[in-house]
Amino acid sequence: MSLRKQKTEKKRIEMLRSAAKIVKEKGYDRATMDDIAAELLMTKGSLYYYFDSKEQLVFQCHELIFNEAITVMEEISRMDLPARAKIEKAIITHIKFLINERDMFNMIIQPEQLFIEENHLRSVLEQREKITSIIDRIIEEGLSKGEFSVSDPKMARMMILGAMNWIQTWYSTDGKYSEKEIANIYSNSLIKLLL
Amino acid sequence: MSLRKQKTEKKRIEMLRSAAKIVKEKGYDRATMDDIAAELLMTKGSLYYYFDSKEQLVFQCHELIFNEAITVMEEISRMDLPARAKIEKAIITHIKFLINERDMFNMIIQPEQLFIEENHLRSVLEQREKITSIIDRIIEEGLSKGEFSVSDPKMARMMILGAMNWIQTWYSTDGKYSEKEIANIYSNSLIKLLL
Amino acid sequence: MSLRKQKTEKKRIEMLRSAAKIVKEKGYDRATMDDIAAELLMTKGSLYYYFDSKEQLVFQCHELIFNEAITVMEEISRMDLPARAKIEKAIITHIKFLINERDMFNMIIQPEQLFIEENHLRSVLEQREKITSIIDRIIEEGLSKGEFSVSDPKMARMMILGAMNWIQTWYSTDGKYSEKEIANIYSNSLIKLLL
Amino acid sequence: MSLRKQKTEKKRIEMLRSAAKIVKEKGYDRATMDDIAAELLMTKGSLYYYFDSKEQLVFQCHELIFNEAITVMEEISRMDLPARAKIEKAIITHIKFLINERDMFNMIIQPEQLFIEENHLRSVLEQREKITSIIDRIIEEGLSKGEFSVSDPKMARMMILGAMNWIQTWYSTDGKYSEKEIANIYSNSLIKLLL
DNA sequence: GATGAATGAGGTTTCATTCAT
DNA sequence: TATGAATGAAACCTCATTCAT
Repeated sequence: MSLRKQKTEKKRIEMLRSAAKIVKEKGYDRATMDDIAAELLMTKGSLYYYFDSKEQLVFQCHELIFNEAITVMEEISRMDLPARAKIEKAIITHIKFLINERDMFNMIIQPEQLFIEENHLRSVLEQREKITSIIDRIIEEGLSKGEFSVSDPKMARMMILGAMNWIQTWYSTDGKYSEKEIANIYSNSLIKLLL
Repeated sequence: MSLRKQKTEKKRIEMLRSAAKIVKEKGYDRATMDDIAAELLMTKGSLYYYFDSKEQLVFQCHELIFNEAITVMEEISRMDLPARAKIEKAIITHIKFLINERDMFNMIIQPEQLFIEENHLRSVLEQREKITSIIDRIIEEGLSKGEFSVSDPKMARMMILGAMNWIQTWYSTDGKYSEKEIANIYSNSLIKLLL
Repeated sequence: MSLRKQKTEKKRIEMLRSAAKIVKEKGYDRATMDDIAAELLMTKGSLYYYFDSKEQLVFQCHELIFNEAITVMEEISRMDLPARAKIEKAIITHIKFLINERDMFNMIIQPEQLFIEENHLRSVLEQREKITSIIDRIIEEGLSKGEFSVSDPKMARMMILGAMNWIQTWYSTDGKYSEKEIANIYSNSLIKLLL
Repeated sequence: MSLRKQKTEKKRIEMLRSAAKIVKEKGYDRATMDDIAAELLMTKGSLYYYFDSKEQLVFQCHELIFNEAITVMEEISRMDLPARAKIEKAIITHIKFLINERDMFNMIIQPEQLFIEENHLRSVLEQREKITSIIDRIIEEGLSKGEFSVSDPKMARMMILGAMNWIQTWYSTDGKYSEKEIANIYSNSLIKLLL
């Protein structure tokens, strides 16, 4: 990639981060393009030089962070480890993402409400499905190896994901626990839902 | 209450339910007063005879359903039962509300984003805090009676609430499990987080 | 039709006339909804209470005036008269419309450029085709009766329509000739293209 | 002219042609500088190296083609021929221009709407007036020589010009008649308006 | 009680134009 | 010469809210 393009790409990502921050704070509909541009010390018009629409901007936010999360999750699922170790790693990783990238993660809880363009919605749902299926695979693995014992694996997965994703709604940097502590507490506890 | 007033109150609640349905479907900002009025076979103007503003309308939705939920939760917490039985009852009750009143429950995940009028926001946060504290009290009870064993009770409560509230994002009436089955599976599983 | 509806309809037509006037003056793209609203001593918002979009507003202008023109033309074509008398009447009528309703007539010379919604474009083209085919029918009639003698009837029709429609580009109320005089001169002259 | 200047001039004309094409297709307001640049495989910024503004670009389009048309028309009017032969030549020439340069010709039917800069508008109107007056002169010539007989020469000229200019609205390269055939049919027919 | 009509503030988007490189 | 980037003015459109009837 040329230097010019690298610089542009870096800028694009910077813009996505700012957008995610504002959208996280105000919600998609209340975050105006002016707000996002102001955060970037830019004008609205410039934003549109990089992104075709507000929806597309937010879509790219989602894509950016989920692609990374999916990559890490897939690596974990391919490791040569017991299922219990894998699921613990997965939980810790997911929570780390959730917290460190909480602006982007949180942005879109109900994508059906947000994305009007069909491609966007489909892509977002696919990315979410990928994360889900990686967790499912690890659980299945644990079951077949006799490490886990759970009557309804999908439901267990739902509980685990739900418990984790809820962190978004209460986490704050000045809370009692660090990100690492939360991750540990959650992985130690949630594993019980599989045993 | 006079007959007249009862009738008016019934109508008010009917309006709140319709509003909640639309807001659930489209999200607060995308649901227009026209949409809500159309669902009620009314005109926008008439809505304003009953409610001062859109925010107030949604606020009353929230109040209606949470007041009911809080009442039931308080009854449970006052029952003469082991803590384990109480927490199971609480989980089952919460999930029932969550599912049966999912339009209203779901509406407001991030109240800070939604309510501009201070009274509204404070009241909503108080109602949520009430539910939270009832759960906390039951857990404390179980700990002091030696029924539960958990190193961080607040975190356990967070996981339980998170797992439950996440149900909103995937539940559908034509899914595999009935509301009652989900409630049972969840209460049977989530109790493990306290033992 | 109820009194209320009649009043509304009258208002709608008044709005269409004002819109046509502004669009005639400035052209579709340069005429803003603000301009049109100002002409009506209204606000932009009110315009949108009556019309869904600028395109739809202009479309309805076109429809209104062409429907009337088509009706009159059809009446003429059904009269029991020699073809020559019919075509003269048609020319005079067309020119009267052209001049009296010149705002609306003129508005849209290239509908393909203007109408994005398919329905609109189709409908507009159909209306234009109707006028065209009425003229064609009268010419065919004159040919079969031996009144006219022309080697290429379609081309003759094109010339006649073109000569007439061009009036829009130069007519002004304070010109040398009245509308009636122009109509007479044109009908007397253009008939030569068919003899 | 130096070789360098010739090359530059050739490029300028090429750019004008591309601009005219796009403006013909989309209309002045809908044709963006980006569209025109894309047609030229350039960027918007580069266009501004050659032209000060969009209006100026389009103005130069108009000037280019009309200057040529006027030159030819003047040559015809100076020929030593009967008026009838002259007017036929003029009609054929005008139609040829109209069709071959239809992108440019068509661009501006209502120059008052388009040109804001006074110089531009004046110049355009002058050019049009030149064409008009050449036609008028030929008609006067025919009248004084007794070749033509027409009660209102200006009106006849309007009809002839209108009939011709209307060709723009329906001509297409895959139509029934070639450019030459159309020119002949029109000149044969329209002459009747002067006899 | 109910409603049709009106409004104005504010949002997204477009685009001619400018300019540093 | 050429261009990527930036800008700001202005356009279309939405919608909560108000109000006379």
